[in-house]
Amino acid sequence: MANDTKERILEAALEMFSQKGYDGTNIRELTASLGLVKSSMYKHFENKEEIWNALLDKMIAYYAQHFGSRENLPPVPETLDELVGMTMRMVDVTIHDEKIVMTRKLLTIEQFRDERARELATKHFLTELKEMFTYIFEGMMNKGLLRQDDPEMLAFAYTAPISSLIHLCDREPEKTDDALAQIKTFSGHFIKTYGKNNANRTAVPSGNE
Amino acid sequence: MANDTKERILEAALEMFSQKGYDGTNIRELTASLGLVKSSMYKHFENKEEIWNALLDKMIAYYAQHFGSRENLPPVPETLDELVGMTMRMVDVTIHDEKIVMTRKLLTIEQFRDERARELATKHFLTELKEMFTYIFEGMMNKGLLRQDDPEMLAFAYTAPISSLIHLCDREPEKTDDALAQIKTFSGHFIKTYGKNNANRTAVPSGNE
DNA sequence: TTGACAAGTGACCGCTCGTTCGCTATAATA
DNA sequence: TATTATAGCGAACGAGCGGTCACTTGTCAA
Repeated sequence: MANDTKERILEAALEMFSQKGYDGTNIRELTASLGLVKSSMYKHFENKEEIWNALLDKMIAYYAQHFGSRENLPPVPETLDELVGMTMRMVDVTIHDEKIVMTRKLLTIEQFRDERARELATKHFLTELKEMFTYIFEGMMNKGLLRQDDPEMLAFAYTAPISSLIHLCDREPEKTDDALAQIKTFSGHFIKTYGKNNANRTAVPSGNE
Repeated sequence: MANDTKERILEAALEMFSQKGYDGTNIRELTASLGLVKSSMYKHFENKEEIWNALLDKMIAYYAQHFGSRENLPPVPETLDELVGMTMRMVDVTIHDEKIVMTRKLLTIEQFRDERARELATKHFLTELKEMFTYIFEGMMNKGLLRQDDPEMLAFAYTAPISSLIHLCDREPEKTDDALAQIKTFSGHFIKTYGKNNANRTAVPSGNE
């Protein structure tokens, strides 16, 4: 009950900031969406900017927890088709989880105004996915699923187009279905280009390593 | 002399809007950067929003002129290395032309607030480059430079990673050199993957079609 | 029961915003 | 030369902003 309101203010701030931007958001409207009056906000935050900073702190902590350690990396796919499936599942989450969507929008529109937002934007939009798939592709090459190549280059070539379609979904949600189909097609094209065993992808059912 | 000031206001608006956003920009500061006082602005525009609309009109007209017709498409490269060279030249312009950079930033930060900005953003960040390279790759396949494949898929796979690095340069200009090197490496990797005549790329000096 | 504290309220403050308006200087037009 | 339109100026306006403060209410410990 104590810092529950504080948390709700942060949630409302994420929503409004991601839609109207920091400058376009006013505190009266923000607190009104929680059934409060603007002066109540100052019981929980010193001022508007402190909301912004707390929001960024939370985002940084969240991503340190989810992407910081190598422990919670996804399992390396056993087949090429499994790579497509895993990709689609990850994209589905990232597109439909509202908080993740709002975070992405927020970083997009505030990246030129705030330095920490800028850093986070690069991590999100570029580095993290790439590093993750660098690890995955390394594993898949060791398993003989992908042809030998620079795994980081492949990860970049794989994740950047997918990222661009995720951004498209943020911008024009009505194109989400189309974008998802494109991602699937692209992923399929990717494994046709870089995968081994093109002839019988779902073959070699079990047994050996 | 008459509408010269009007034009200068639009230039200053592009600069300030792209840095601070529409809401973060105030007219006093904008006009002061031109040595004017804020009330003078109203001799040229009805209000702040009309500046924004005029700016978007200009951008739409510019892109209709530069990308609308098929006439001013670049020539299809004659060799694979030429593709890399052409790419680097295009990227160089798009990264160092300040007006283009500011336009991209503006569309990035205002895409969720204004519908026309949203449409333009998709055109810029996704559609236009892809269509251009679809045409180029079609031509290169016909010339036997690229292996037969879906040219649109290849164009997407080629331009999306490059776009993502262009966005990186907008966000963190100090990484420009690094990004340019990455683009060159990526482009080289691309022609190694999809190009024919891998053994002697610069060979077949002349003569045949 | 009392005291202390946290949380919410509403009135208010100063400031900045976008915008208006009457004025002046300039330069082209008649 | 007289007239008129243009462009810039500076003072002023109302509205809305972020922020402050004295006050009330509810909760819980002493």
